[in-house]
Amino acid sequence: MENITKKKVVTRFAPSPTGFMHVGNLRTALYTYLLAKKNNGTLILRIEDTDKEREVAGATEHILKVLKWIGISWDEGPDIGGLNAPYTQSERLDLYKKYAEKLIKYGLAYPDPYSESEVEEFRKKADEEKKPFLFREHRPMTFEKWDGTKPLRFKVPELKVYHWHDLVFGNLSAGHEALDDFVLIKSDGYPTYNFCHVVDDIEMKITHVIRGQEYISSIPKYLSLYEGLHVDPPVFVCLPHIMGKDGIKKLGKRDGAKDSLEYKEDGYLPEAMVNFLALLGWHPSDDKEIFTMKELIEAFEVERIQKSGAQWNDDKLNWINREYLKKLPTKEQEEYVEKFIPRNLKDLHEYNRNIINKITPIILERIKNGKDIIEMAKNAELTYFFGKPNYQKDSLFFKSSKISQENKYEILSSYLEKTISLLSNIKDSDFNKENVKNTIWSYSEEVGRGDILWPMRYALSGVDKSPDPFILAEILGKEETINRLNTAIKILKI
RNA sequence: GGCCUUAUCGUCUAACGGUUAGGACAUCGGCUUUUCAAGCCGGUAAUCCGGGUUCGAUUCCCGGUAGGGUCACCA
Repeated sequence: MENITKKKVVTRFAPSPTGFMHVGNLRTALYTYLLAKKNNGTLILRIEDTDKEREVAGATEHILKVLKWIGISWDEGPDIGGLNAPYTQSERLDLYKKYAEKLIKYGLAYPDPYSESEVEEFRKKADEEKKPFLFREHRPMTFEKWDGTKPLRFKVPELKVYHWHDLVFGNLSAGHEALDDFVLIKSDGYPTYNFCHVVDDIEMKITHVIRGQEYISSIPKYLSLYEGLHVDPPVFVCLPHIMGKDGIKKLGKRDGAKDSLEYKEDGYLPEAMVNFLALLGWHPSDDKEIFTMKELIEAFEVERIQKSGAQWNDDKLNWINREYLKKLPTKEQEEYVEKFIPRNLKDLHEYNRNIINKITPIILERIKNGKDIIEMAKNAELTYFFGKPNYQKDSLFFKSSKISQENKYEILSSYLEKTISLLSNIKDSDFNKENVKNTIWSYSEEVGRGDILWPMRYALSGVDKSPDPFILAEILGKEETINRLNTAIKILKI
């Protein structure tokens, strides 16, 4: 904590390009960003690409894309450079080698004399005995010279119980079992994460290391490495996991954690995502729920991050997304809706070029995300805006009625005719929902609201569920409204 | 199995050791609307268990229980 106030905060987000970036990583990035910004600090983006086998082409670009989408910016990174360049670990191999040699000189690193299968045997045996596997129990008495063909291992300088302070989890400690002779440099010449992230954090003068809580049990290893290197460790900040929807397992790629960009494609606004992610494991000192990034930076306190894992909650995300959708400027709302209206509907569009702008408000009332628009389209809840409704004579008019069975079609026809004549009196330019309602209202009261309003609504939409007939009439316009009413009458008379 | 760690409504969470345990999402009900949605109003719903410490524990301590993490030439 002292470090926050005394030293300029330098922190980093350090993903591995091993696939898409899921929302768990994204939250880590967000909290890292917030911590940096809150303290007027520096955020470094570092690409940890030392596992050449798992590396996925294009993953780095993908990560950058996700971060930019969400509105996270960094002060130094592979794309923009900086004082500590390069920011991709595979370009920093000489540095790790230098540190490795230093450790060899101190007598704290040695080549692993065993073959992979031999180590595998040790591990299996430990497993059978239900004991933790500790390589140091197999440490050779004398160290060979390292020729780079064998993995280089760290020799734990001193077996002791480490105590440290985590900004989220508080005072932590670990037993001797947490300490082991881990691999520094693999036989392919690349360093392990355990080693090179420490080297980079030292070289880049990182003051705060933020990462998931799965690293807690490894921290004693890092502490022993810092000690071996005679460097003070940074402040550690471990984040609780995001749990899957079942609330049991941590959210990971294997358990179906989604690519962050999928949320973008599904129509979640970046602001909503930021807001949701921020609240998933962190809480302000008051009950505020909706935050802009700026407000988040203002309010963010690491101390208020939760210790226990939070379950992913689509309902809440949807709610937040809706809140942001409602606040969007009209122009952007229209673009949003337009984007999700399926092609086939746009192609049907016959009578009004500006239809999307007109239906935007009523669509926004009914959706939580872009997927919902696609869903509505699938359920024909939108079709009638773009093409002629497909009437079902027998399904609809029945619903209205207290009208006697024998001549109900005739009666309904007369109602519709009267409706048309009333609407015809409205001037084209005044044909809006208020005027339509005012014109029809007293008549509908007289006859029975349902008997007038229901058939009218159905005549305009052709479906059971739709917005009210007044707004429908406004959107369709006078001509089309009367057209459709006439069509309905024709059908009734068949 | 060892080590580490966590525990408040279904979910996310708030609460200097003293509150009718608060808010939000979800859910349920009402109003509105003869459809759907939205909106407004209201309701149901929680301190894991057992011991301490204390005049008083959600809060502090210990033990249990349950959950999570980790024990790689992955990060």
